[in-house]
Amino acid sequence: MEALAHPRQRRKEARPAELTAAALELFVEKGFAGTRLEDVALRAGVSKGTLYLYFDSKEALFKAVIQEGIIPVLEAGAGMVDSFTGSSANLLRGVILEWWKRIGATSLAGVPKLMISEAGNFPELANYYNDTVIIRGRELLRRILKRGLTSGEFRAIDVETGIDVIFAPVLMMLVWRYSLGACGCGSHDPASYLNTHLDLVLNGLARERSA
Amino acid sequence: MEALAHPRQRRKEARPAELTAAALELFVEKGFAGTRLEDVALRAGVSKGTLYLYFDSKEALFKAVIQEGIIPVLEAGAGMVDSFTGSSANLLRGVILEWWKRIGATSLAGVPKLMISEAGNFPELANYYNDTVIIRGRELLRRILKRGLTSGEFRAIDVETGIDVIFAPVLMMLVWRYSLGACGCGSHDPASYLNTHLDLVLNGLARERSA
Amino acid sequence: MEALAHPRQRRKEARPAELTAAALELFVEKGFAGTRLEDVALRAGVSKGTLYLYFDSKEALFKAVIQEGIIPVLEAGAGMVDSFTGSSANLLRGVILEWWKRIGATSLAGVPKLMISEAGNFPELANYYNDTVIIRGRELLRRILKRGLTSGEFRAIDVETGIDVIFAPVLMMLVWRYSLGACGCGSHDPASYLNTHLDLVLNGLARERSA
Amino acid sequence: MEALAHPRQRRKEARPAELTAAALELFVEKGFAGTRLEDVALRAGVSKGTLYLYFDSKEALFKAVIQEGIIPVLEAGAGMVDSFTGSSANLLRGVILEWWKRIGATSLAGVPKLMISEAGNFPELANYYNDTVIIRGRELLRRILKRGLTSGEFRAIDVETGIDVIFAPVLMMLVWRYSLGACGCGSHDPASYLNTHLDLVLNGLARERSA
DNA sequence: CATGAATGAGTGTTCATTCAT
DNA sequence: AATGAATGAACACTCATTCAT
Repeated sequence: MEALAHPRQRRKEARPAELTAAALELFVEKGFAGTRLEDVALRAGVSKGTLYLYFDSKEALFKAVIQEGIIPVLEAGAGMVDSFTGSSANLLRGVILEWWKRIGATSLAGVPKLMISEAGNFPELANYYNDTVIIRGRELLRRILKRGLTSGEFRAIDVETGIDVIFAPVLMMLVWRYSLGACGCGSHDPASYLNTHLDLVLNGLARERSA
Repeated sequence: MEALAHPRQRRKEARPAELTAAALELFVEKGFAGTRLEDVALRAGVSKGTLYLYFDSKEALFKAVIQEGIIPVLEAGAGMVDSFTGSSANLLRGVILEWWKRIGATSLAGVPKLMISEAGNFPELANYYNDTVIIRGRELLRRILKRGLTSGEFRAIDVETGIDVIFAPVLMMLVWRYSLGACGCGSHDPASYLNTHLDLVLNGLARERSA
Repeated sequence: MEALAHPRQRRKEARPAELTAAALELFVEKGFAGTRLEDVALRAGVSKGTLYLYFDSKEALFKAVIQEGIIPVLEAGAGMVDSFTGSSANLLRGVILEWWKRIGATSLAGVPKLMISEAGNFPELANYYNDTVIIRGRELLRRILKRGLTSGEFRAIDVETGIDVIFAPVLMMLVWRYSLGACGCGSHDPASYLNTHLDLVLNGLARERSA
Repeated sequence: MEALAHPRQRRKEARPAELTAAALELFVEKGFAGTRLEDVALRAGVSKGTLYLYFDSKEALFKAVIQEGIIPVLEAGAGMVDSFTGSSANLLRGVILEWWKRIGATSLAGVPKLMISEAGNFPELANYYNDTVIIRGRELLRRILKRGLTSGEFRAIDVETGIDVIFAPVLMMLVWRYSLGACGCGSHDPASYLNTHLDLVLNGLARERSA
């Protein structure tokens, strides 16, 4: 229709996303310094020069990859905590599973491992990521834990360290998938893994033994 | 005595370790491709050429860094499991705290983060690391979990996924320290973090509520 | 009339001249290799592709710039020499001032500096320029000097070197204007400069002291 | 002797000068943008990478070429004016011929043409060149002209424009040699050219007809 | 053993040129 | 005729590796 009438135009709008998608894959796999722009271009089906029509430099491309991978992250989650009426255990379970559906099971899954691997080379970007993603994510979990503590549903634990302890296995699943997990080293079915994690954590948190 | 008698000799024998130590720091910080051998040499206080007296290539240096980082902690752990007579909860706690003392709190702490970041570029080395470290580490935890299950101390959980879920927060603490944690993004005191983790996990595992 | 009736047509015919004018400015300022065709197009208010509708290549554009800059000033000068009836001093003064009016004070002034800067990269074009402009310009001055020598108005000097010595300051004024003069380095008012030059040269040439 | 004992050392000290010499030739011939660093290296008999052991960038090399070409310029001249006891005409002749011997007839001869061609691309360097070379050179000629005016040897002329008018032919000879003169277009024997120039100028300046 | 000057293959980046629209 | 997205050859610059000293 409209789109087919202007394939060149449609292409031009889609290009940046195609390029960052290709770049994300290669950055995750080989690291920033180990990725050749020619390979990024090749994977996106364009020539090396075309990259520079959309990104000023390799570094600009990297930043775009991270920032584009961040925006959708922010939309998820916060609303859920506000409106949830069930138990805090179910809220925690829901938020983690939602995060999995929106991040872990999508093409954005590689972003956290990428940011972790390259933080040392891009400290300002790491700070931006921290401010934009990490602090807000921690705040989400903090509210959930405090909700459960206030209601008496959860045992008394240290909230601040608890936040990171609880999220670590979820994050590690992604990190693993794109590192040793991609090298034939054993990794698990995400559903079972998350199941076990939630089972352990929710039992660990619960004041009363759950069913 | 011997050492003081032949300081030149001692230096010569210590060189490879000084070089891999310098290399480890930089590889962890900047990644393999992002690290310049000149910087490694500089940090070790030798010239660029000297590196090649001890390592055939940058890749050989990387492999040495990883392999040197695989020390026989696992043997110590295995012995502990064999001989331990207390509760499985205390065994798990002991093994994790021991790992922390022998790896997490030493200069070897960067190795797991490095292997995770570079696995994609060194698949054979990743496999070697998997066989030497990961599989054996998992076996250690597997024995502990099965011990607790057999004795009835632990609730029925899926052992295989449980192993990784339980170890993930410990690993993530290291990964974090050398990535975003090094960029001014908030990270925790290891002791408190491990405390919370063990508190949650052991409560999550326990059939009976612990004290 | 014709022009106003077909503005599109007029534009089309004016394009090449607009393009070479823009190109001349940039070539003079940045040199041939240092000039980007995109900037030429931008300055002429067209797109990069449009350049190629009028010129086959960057080199063709350069040649057009030079050739277009070679206007029939020399014919006018030659006619002046043929028909002049006053003193040879006044003829020399008249020819140089005419050259100034027709070249030095117009948009063509950059051409000599450009040809001088790029002769090494375009030897055939330099030869063409030599044949078309330099040799004929020298011939003009040669005739004037010989006229003054024959009539006894000028002292005996070496004609061949005298030609170039006499024209050098005029040429240098242009060269300077488009190089260091454009960088805030001091340069003179052309009229005073030419005045001093003619004063010196004509006094230097004159057998008798002039008034 | 010493030198032959440390050929590597001697080479290292000589390298920068060898490189700037090669670069000067090519910059003069092809311009800054048109010169490939590989060709500079080739002409100096080294590899591309070696250039970067001595100069940070192409631009740094360019600046070194100009600045190295400046230092010897400054040494010449000034002392001569202070101590000269003969006529101002002979002083002017002496200074110009000295300039020729020290610059025009040496490997530095290409520097002025280079600076003229590239001033537009390196405005700060042009300003430095102006401050360091041009202003001081003009001051030299200014003192000579004023000396002749004060003594009554020279006719009244405008000193400021006279300075540049008088030096223009000398400068143009160099410029010409490295542009059209190098393309088979006619150029003159420097000695004859300078002779004619001095003959014309000194006669143009003299109040009394010289012998 | 140790050095660091030298190398050259490799990669990021630019830009003249093409061509589908 | 005019556009500007796309191309790819060319070049500046880096850095692992070598080797004469």
